[in-house]
Amino acid sequence: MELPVATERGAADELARTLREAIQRLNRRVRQTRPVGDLTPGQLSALTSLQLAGALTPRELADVERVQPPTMTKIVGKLEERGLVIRTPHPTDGRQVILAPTEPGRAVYAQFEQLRNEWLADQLAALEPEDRAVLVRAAEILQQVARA
Amino acid sequence: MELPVATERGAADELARTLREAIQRLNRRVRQTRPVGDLTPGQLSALTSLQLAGALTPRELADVERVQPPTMTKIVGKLEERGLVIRTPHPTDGRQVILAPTEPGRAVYAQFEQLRNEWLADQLAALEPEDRAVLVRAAEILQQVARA
DNA sequence: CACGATTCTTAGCCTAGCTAATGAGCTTGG
DNA sequence: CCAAGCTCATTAGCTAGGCTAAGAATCGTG
Repeated sequence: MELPVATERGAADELARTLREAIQRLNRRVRQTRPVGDLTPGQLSALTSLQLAGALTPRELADVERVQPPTMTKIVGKLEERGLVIRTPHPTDGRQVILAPTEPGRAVYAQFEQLRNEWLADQLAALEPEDRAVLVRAAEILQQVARA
Repeated sequence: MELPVATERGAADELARTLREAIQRLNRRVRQTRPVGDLTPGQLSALTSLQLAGALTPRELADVERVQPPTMTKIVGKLEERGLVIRTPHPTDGRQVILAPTEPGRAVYAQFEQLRNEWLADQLAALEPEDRAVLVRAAEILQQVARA
């Protein structure tokens, strides 16, 4: 009888190495597309999370961004200064605040999103259809893994 | 007659969106594994580049890390303080300096590498073999794209 | 209703990024 | 052959973004 656990583990280790390297490199390439309205990566990331969630409290946004609340206070402060985000009081809890992107904030996000996809989409368009099909399936699997 | 270019472009755009989202999330998860010898992400990244290249001048390392030379001076200074990197004079050009990881530097890199792979390998080991096979092929394609 | 918990912010510190400027050392054109 | 100009690394000084500690306001509960 074979040792499926052991061999699965070895395959997983090997795959983890190459996959992580590829992901890291890709991320660097994609992230170089930045200078949209002078926003820093941290500000863009926070704005993105806010855009995807619709509205969040500072605490929730800090959790999503894996950052401590005081750090998020600073970042949100910058975004608010630029009019990209608005703070409104929580309807029932006086301690809390609701953060939401403004209309300009949503526009900046959309512009950034498009720019950021451009390079990757160019690369993908140049692939063979079979390779793209593999990546379509892989993207689903990776989404699932990332959510775990 | 169909419009292969247009449809390929649409498929590539769609794929770019989901793939980038998955990659971004994965990268965040993987990057949370950090605290190896108190090194910050910037220090780890520089040490990794140095380890992969063997030896580089500060200028070269700054280029690889997509950072300005003064920034790299600071980071290398920290790594040198901890004995993870060594500066030696360039054999023929008195202006330049050669940076290389020390033995402890290589050890820290290896330890970090292993830690960083662990979480991802765990996730991958839990997948169905078919899914893992898809990712093996996808990793190759993504490596190729990242190098482009 | 008073006390503990939670939420956000402020204060103060460090790292990491930038540009501008400096000093040392190469390189080349007259 | 040497002076002018370039390149490399570093220093100085700024901003952003990360942290912990501590504070004020509010909530909730015993």
